[in-house]
Amino acid sequence: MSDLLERLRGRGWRLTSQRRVVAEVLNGDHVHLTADEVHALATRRLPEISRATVYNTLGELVTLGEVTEVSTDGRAKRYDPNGHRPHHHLVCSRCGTIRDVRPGGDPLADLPTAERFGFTVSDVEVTYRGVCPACAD
Amino acid sequence: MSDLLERLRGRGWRLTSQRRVVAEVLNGDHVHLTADEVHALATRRLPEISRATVYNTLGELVTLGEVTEVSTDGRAKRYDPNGHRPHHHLVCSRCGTIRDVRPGGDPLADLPTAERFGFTVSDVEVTYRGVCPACAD
DNA sequence: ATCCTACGATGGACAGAGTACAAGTCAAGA
DNA sequence: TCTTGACTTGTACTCTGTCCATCGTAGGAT
Ligand SMILES: [Mn+2]
Ligand SMILES: [Mn+2]
Ligand SMILES: [Zn+2]
Ligand SMILES: [Zn+2]
Repeated sequence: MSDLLERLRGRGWRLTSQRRVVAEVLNGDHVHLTADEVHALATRRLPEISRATVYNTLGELVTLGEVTEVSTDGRAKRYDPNGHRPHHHLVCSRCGTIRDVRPGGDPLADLPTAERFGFTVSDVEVTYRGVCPACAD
Repeated sequence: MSDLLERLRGRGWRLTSQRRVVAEVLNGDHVHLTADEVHALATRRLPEISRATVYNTLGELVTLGEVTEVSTDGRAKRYDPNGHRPHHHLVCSRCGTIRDVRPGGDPLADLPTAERFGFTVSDVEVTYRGVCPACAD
């Protein structure tokens, strides 16, 4: 977290109170907040922060590779502070809870050349779906 | 296609001209149209078809399992007529083209029990990203 | 062939998520 | 402290999708 802010400063980021608060809110494992959730949390620390700034800052963090966008449900995008630690997601089909997971083998290797249609494949994103313990009947 | 309409009738679907046209538009491989693209194509055959009906019909086809929703970019959902043939997707990061692919191994098996957090995992969705031949520098 | 009616279609209002932009503010270097 | 370009803000706007009252019709009943 302090790590994150250091890295950002190192990249020539102008450090404003708004950006600091957004970076602080996005902290922890299994964190996947929507932009409006980030805004709500940020508002507790800095009441006057605007929605536009939250969107701007999140967009910059994504561009810098510090945060990744996750869209598991076709609704609002979610922002994941573990951009630097590649992982996949396990989503509960009932309540929407998202957990970070790290599968065994490399899914990229599972795609045969014949199935690549001449693409230069560089990345793979895996979403597991199921029912979480709390939602089990 | 005629197949599809047969199956639908068998399920007690009321066959209207609007539904027929939507089902006809959604036909082929590597087809991943947005609702508004479906509407535009449907309008060529049936000029008075409404956007609401297209959304309704697509929703029903999804519920019936004949069509699957694909959201690769956090923008409009795309509708895939290959609902009955499970497959994954390869997306060009530049132009957005989507191809159907069938990887080797079973990605579900790659998720160790220890990484399942007590979930009953039932499905996995894989999206490969890369650059397509047409977009290569 | 005609009638009935429950189910489907319509369009317009509405809501949620995100972007654009002009004007005001401020971080940080000189 | 001053200056200035980068950042922030609020609002208007776009895009995607849903809701709902009303109208129309597919298809079974007669
Ligand atoms: Mn995550
Ligand atoms: Mn497909
Ligand atoms: Zn759950
Ligand atoms: Zn391309």
